[in-house]
Amino acid sequence: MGNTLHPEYNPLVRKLDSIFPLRDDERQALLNLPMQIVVIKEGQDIVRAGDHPSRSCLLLSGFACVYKVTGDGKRQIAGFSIAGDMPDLQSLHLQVLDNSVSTLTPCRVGFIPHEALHDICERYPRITSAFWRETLIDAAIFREWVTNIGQREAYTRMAHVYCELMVRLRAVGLADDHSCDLPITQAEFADAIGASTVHVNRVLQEMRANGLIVTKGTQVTIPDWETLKRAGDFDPTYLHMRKAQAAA
Amino acid sequence: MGNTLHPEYNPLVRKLDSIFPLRDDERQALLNLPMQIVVIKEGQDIVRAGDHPSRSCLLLSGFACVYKVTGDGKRQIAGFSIAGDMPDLQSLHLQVLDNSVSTLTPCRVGFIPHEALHDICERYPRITSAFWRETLIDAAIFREWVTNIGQREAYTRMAHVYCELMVRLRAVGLADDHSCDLPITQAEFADAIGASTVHVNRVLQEMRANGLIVTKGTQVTIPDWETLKRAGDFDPTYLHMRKAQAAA
DNA sequence: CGAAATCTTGAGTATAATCAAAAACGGTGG
DNA sequence: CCACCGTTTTTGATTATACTCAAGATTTCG
Repeated sequence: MGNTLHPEYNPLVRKLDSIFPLRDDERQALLNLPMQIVVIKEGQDIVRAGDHPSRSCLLLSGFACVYKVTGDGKRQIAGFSIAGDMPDLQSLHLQVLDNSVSTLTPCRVGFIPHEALHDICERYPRITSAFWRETLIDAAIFREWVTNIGQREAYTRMAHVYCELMVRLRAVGLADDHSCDLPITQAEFADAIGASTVHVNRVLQEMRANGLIVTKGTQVTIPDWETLKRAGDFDPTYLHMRKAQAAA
Repeated sequence: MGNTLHPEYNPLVRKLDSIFPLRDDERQALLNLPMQIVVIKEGQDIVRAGDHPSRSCLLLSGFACVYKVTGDGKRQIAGFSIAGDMPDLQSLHLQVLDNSVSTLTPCRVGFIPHEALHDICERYPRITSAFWRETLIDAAIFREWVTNIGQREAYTRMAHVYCELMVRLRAVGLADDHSCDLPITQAEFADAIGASTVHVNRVLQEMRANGLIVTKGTQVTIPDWETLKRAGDFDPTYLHMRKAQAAA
């Protein structure tokens, strides 16, 4: 009903709506936000550390990652972004970007001017809260990643990352209970969990041998969710979803 | 001029004011926020993961840490909190806490009801932005910690943490250019950088031998800031301070 | 089909963990 | 002021997890 202008907002509107239901006028205001839609091919930076953006991006489809590069050129992926995510929403209130965002697959990205975002926030306090909340969940995920990388061994870390991705993909309808398409390379996982590619490869072989995951190309199947959760020391609280979504 | 009610707010007001100058009415509204002040002794939880808080805390003095505990009981410190910080401000929009906050030294803590915070945000949009921004900087720090722990070796990690603490302590007047009081034990540093206590001890000895730091009790002196920065691969951009504060 | 990217394997090495115990420090009470 | 206690720091020896390097196999995609 009225999603005429930007049906593309669906992943975002659906996400915000699932947390606290939007009123019609709020939903409409979101759908009316101006958005420049761009297709970006795999392995390209969407934004770069050091930028002073005047717009934020909404990932409409594809996989992306938030990353930083150290002085000696090593890349740390600090988070994965999926449809409905706004990986650089923080630039709305922080002038300089302290991280880059890059595509892992071809992506459809919508750019929304900060001006329009400030405007909608001013008129709809509940939307301000919803956006703020999104950035707080991002922070909660970073906290969990600090813990994951700092305290768990590689095998557990890897299982944990699989759990997080499964839950988040399910929440936006990109995974069913048991499987999903996960076009992330072992080298990318390595940069995400702070391990070498070789080690990730060996860990994955062990996980397959233990029946935690089954892979066929980029398709991943989880034969037993509870076992994977236990192996990954995974508690979905930090994703701050509604119970129904986070459970499984 | 009117700081009669809660001069205790000074560390917070000063911080917010330093980012974008507050108008008198905004400053006054902040000073009028109701706040219950409590002294908490060392090693106590201020809030605990799983709580559903109805208030947020403002650290008035002392050192605290944000931490999580893994399934097998290991503690990861995800961040240090100093005077002026609100380490659980996220509970304003996230119902369940996904981390705990504990004191590292005796602390003076002010508890501010969420109701009052929502109220001031509703009336002063610029204060909403300022609080939101604070949580965005927290997130930026978590991102940097992910990178620090994931990609740097222990020696560099440790130097990096020293750099961050020095810059932040300087910003609130708790450090001069060269030294500060840093009552954090090696075991706590270990939980922060994801290393063992023994290894932290050896790294610190190496840092002392290399002249990066000089310690006398809890007093830390940095003989050569530029050298420490280089050793810690430290770029203060992620702290999103004004140039003047972040430089040094 | 062929080139490039990704995944896999093996061998040798390094960083850091663990365990255990001793030394130094800091605060307290006599 | 000193003796005592618990905490923190330090040391040594051993072990483990994970890295690096290098090459070969497999998959993907044009």
